[in-house]
Amino acid sequence: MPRTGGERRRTTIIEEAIRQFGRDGFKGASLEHIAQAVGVRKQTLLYYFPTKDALLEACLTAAGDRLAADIGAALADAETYWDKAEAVIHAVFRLAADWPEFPMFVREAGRLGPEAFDRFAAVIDPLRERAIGFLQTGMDGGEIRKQDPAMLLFTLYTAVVGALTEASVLNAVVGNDESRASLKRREIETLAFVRAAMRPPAQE
Amino acid sequence: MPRTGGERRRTTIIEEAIRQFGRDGFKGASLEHIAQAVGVRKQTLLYYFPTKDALLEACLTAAGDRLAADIGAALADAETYWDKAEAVIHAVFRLAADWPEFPMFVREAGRLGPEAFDRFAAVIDPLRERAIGFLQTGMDGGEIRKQDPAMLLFTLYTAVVGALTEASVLNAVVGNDESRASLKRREIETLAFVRAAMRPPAQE
DNA sequence: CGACTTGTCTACCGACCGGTAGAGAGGCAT
DNA sequence: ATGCCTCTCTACCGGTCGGTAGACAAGTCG
Repeated sequence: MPRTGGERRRTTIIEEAIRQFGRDGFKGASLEHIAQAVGVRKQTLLYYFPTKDALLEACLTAAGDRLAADIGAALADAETYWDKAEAVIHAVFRLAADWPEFPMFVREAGRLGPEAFDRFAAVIDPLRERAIGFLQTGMDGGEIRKQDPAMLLFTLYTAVVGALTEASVLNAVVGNDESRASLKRREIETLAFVRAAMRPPAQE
Repeated sequence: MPRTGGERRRTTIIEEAIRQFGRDGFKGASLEHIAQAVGVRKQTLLYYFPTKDALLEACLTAAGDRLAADIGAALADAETYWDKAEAVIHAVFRLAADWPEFPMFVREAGRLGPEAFDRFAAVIDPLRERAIGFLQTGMDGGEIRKQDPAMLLFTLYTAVVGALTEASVLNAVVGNDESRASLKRREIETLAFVRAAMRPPAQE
C-alpha cells in the first residue's frame, strides 16, 4: 500500500474528479471510478472527502483557483488593450488543450445550479470586476462598442466556453474534427468573432 | 386507469422526458420520475419505450422536429437578409421561453457524444445547409464579414445556446436575474452581439 | 516501549435504478 | 360470444452507487 502522503493525494484525487465530473457529469461519475483511476480504493477517497458533495466543492474551488492563476499570469504579460483580451482567450484555450475536461467541468458547474457555480465564481470574482472595469473604460474611450459591460462579459463567456465544449456540435456542423488542429482553428475563429463583436460601429 | 390513447400518451411522455433530461441530465433523470410526472407507472412508460436509450432517441428526433418546425415557420415570414437571422434567433428564444428545458436538452444531447447529437442534427440538416448557403452568399455580396461560413454558424450556435442555458453564470456575472425580463434582455443582447460579429469591417 | 495519528484497506448496508415477467381490463372484429 | 390486441398494472430481480463500521499498518512523539 503506497503512501503518497496527504496533500499530494488530495490534489491528485481532485484533478481526476474534475476530469470525470467534466466528462460524465456529476451524477454520471462514480466515486468508485474516480478512486480506481487514482489507483486507490473508494474508501480511501472517502477518507479525504467525506461525501461526494464535499469532493465537488473542493473541485469547484480548485478549478476557480487554477483558472484565476492562468488568467492572472496571462494578464501580467499583456500590455495593450486588445493584447489583454487576446491573452485571456489564449490562456483559456491552452488550459483546455492539455486538460480537455476542464471547460466541461466548468459548464457542468453552471448546470448544477447557482450554489455550485457561485463557489467557483467566488474565486474569480476579482478578475470579473477587473474585466468589467476594463470593458467599461474601453467603451468610454470609444474603443469598444457601447453596451452593458456585464452583459457583454457574459456573452463573451458563453462564446468561449461554447467553442471549447461543443465538440459534438462542431463535428455535426463543420465536419472532420481533427482534435488538435481543430482547437487551434476554433481559437482563431473565436478571437475573430470576439474582436468583431467588440468593435465599435463604423460610423462615428 | 385512464386511457389517454397511444399516440397522445407517447408525445406526453416524450415532452416530459425532454424536460427532465434537460434539467437533470440523461443519467440524472430517472424513468420512475418521468413516469410519475406524466401520471403513469414506470412500466407503462417502458411499454412505449422499451429502454431508456430508446426514449432518448425518440426525444432527440422529436426535439429536432420541433426546432426545425419553429425555425422553418420563422423563416417563412422573414424577407430581408437580416430579418431572417433575427427571426431565427427570436424563434429560438420564444421556444425557450415556454419550454425552458428545451435548450438544456439540446446541450445535453451535445454532451452525450456525436452519436446522440447526430440523431438530433440529422433532422435539422436541411436548415443547416440553408444557413450556410445564406451566410456564403452574404459574404460574397459583402454584407457579412468574410470567413468560413460553417465555422461562423458554429460560433453563432454556441452564442445562442449559451445565452439560453447558462443562467447560473448570468446570475453570477450580472446579478439579479429576474427570469422573464432577463430572457428578453439576453435576446436583445444576443441579437446585438451577433449583428456586430457578422458585420463586415468598416474599411471597404 | 506504548499511545496516538494518519492513511489504506475489507466487508457490508440500504437506496435507487433500469429492466423482466406476467396478470388483467377494456375495446374491436369475426 | 369469443378471441385478439392495446394498454396499464403489481411484483420482483440484479446491479450500482453513496456511505458506514471497523481492522490494520506505519510513522511520530511522550
